[in-house]
Amino acid sequence: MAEATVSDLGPEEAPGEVARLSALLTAANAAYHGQDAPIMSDAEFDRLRRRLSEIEARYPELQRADSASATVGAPPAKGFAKVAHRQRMLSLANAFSGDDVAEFDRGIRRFLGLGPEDPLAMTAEPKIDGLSLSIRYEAGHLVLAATRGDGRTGENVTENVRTVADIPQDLPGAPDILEVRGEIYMTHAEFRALNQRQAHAGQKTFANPRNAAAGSLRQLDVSITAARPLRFFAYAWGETSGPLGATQSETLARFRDMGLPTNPLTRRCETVADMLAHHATLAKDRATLGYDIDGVVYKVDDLSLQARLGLRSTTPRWAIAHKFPAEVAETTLERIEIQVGRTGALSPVARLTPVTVGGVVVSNATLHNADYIAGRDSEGAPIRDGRDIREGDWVTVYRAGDVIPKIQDVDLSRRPADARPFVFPTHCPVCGSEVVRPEGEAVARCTGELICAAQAVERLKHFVSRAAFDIEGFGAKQVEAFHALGWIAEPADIFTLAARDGAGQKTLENAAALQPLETGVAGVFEERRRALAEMMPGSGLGDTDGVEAYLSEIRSRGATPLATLHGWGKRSAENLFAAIETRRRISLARLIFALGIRHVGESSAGLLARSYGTFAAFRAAMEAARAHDGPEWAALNDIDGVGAVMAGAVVDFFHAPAARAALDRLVAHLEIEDAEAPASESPISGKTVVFTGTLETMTRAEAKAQAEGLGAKVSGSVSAKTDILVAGPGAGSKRTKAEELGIEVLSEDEWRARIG
DNA sequence: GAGCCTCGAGTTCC
DNA sequence: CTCGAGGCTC
Repeated sequence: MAEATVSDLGPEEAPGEVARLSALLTAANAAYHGQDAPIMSDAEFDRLRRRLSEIEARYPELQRADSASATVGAPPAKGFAKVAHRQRMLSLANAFSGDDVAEFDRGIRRFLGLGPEDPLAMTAEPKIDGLSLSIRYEAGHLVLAATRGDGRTGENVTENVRTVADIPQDLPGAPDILEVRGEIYMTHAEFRALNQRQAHAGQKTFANPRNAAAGSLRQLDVSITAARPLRFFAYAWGETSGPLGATQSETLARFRDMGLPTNPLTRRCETVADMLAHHATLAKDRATLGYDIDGVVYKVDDLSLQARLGLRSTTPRWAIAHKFPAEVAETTLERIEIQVGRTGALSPVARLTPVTVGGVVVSNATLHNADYIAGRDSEGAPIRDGRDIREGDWVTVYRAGDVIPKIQDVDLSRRPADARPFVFPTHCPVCGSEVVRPEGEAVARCTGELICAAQAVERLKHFVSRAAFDIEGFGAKQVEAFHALGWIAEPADIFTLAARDGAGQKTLENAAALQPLETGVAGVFEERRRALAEMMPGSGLGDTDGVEAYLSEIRSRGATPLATLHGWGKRSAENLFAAIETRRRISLARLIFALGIRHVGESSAGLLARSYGTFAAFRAAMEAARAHDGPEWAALNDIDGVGAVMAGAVVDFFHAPAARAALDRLVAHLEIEDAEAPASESPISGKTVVFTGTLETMTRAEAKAQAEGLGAKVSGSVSAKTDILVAGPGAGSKRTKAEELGIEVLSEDEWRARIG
């Protein structure tokens, strides 16, 4: 971006430039004072600050009381700093029945190549219903504590955690580096006492002990946390500089010796029957434990086996949570509404008469799709014995996994006489386009992807979401409001927001892509109306004219558009623009994910990014590719994990004129980072490896997981792109083909020698 | 072609 | 968290 010298800046450009510089400086300041890496050099920072001062000197009317030229240097006062976890904090897979647990045991044996009679000990411990926490000790001293966050990045709550009596400040005998993981919770007695104190003091009470614990830990005022009765159990670990034992149980014993609280109801089990027996005992004693548990966690005890089993994308293979049956409640289903997602999927949602389920008030529940409402599964087999769901019905509700409300059943004896089967819409309730449901698929979709406001809004929400551009302060509510106001129609508009705001929100180039506020569709735009109502009280909501009138009235008093909104001021507007500014630099993987191509989620986006390396290479290949034909198509399909459906979706995206134009507009604002090459130290990183024949010292799944951990790509078939073929006994045509192509063929022993 | 395993997409409430 | 569908293995 070329910068005009200050003396050349006309009164037209100055406001936009002030906004841009303020945003940059605020962002740099936040990055400097937060945990993030600095985003610009000190010299560049000083240069930009001087430039802002010069413009302000020239156009004094643009100077703001809280101008970044004066205030930067002060630390930002809001929220907790972010902390990247050195090792991801994972969640657990779930089991709901003894059969699921037996299947977990079988799956592990299969992966490890163990027989049904081989010993395989597991630990079984109560699953505490609290919030997970990571505590880092260096040289035996507590140096950092962080919440789980999204598993990759959490919040720095060190000072709060220091006030928790259960958690030692010092761990004598700990290795030099030890990251302890566990659960923060509150006992029933202390929860009740706290709520009484809160009520007496006229403060809000908490719905359940878990919320109380979470709310207490995340207090900006540490003295409040200190006054709250928080407790802790250690049950896992992240980075360590030395081993603490050969097994899970030994490690927990070491924790106990060091002074960390561990749960006394943890047992070592030799068989699945032992595990289920302990589950039954804990289920029976659940009410008398004095704190909430929501199941039992089983872990493979032997740490060397844990290491061999490794991790799936979000859960370890060596652990599972066996949940207790969920609590249910009865209520009436008032209405069935249809939501439209970013891919156009029409999802029915039940609006319920609010009811308490497991300590939380539930008023919505997902109904999945038309078949689910009609009482059939995707194969046409009856669910709920074929009972359908109707508006007006009495239903039992539970929270699947204690989180997502679902309808368990319908009470036909209380069905109103006038209740009629739900009729699934044939046209999109938002844009009126035709709805199609492909043969054999469960989901019905709106076909108006180019005109549907609901799809556009959902795509924008996806774009700013955590795994995509992750723009702080730019969530669903902001997207709803800004889109309804006509400020953003597509991702590129986000990056021109600051300049347009400074210049009075000039019309978008692509304003045709925006639609007026919907007024006639009951419920569908509820969320949007709520977002607007909060930001513009008394604006005569629900119609575009009312919003416009409200804004122009406030603008006439001199505020910039964003700062006119309720709850927004100059400062918060600048913070938002600063957050947007920091995300102009984006990784290729996040960009690909953010595009919202069907079938391309976070994981596949990473795969594509690593395979093509640069945006230019990726785009060129996709534009050159022809469906089911040619070298580019073959290369795309050769990526392990990419099949014809995903490949087709990606190629289609890069051939759709509207998507390409929007992409051009977007990337003009971005600086795209090339994908990192896979771990370069290992001798096989970046190589494409194929396994064939019988593997003798490890299973195929294990070999694949291990090779990928070392940065290799594992493919199923031999091609010119294959680097290494690992051939066990019984290898046939693949070996012949590899030899023809002159590809290196290794025995399993040679392979193990190669990778160390 | 069947049967895993994994991922994507949709959803709730705080 | 769950369900459905895609992709891979056998």
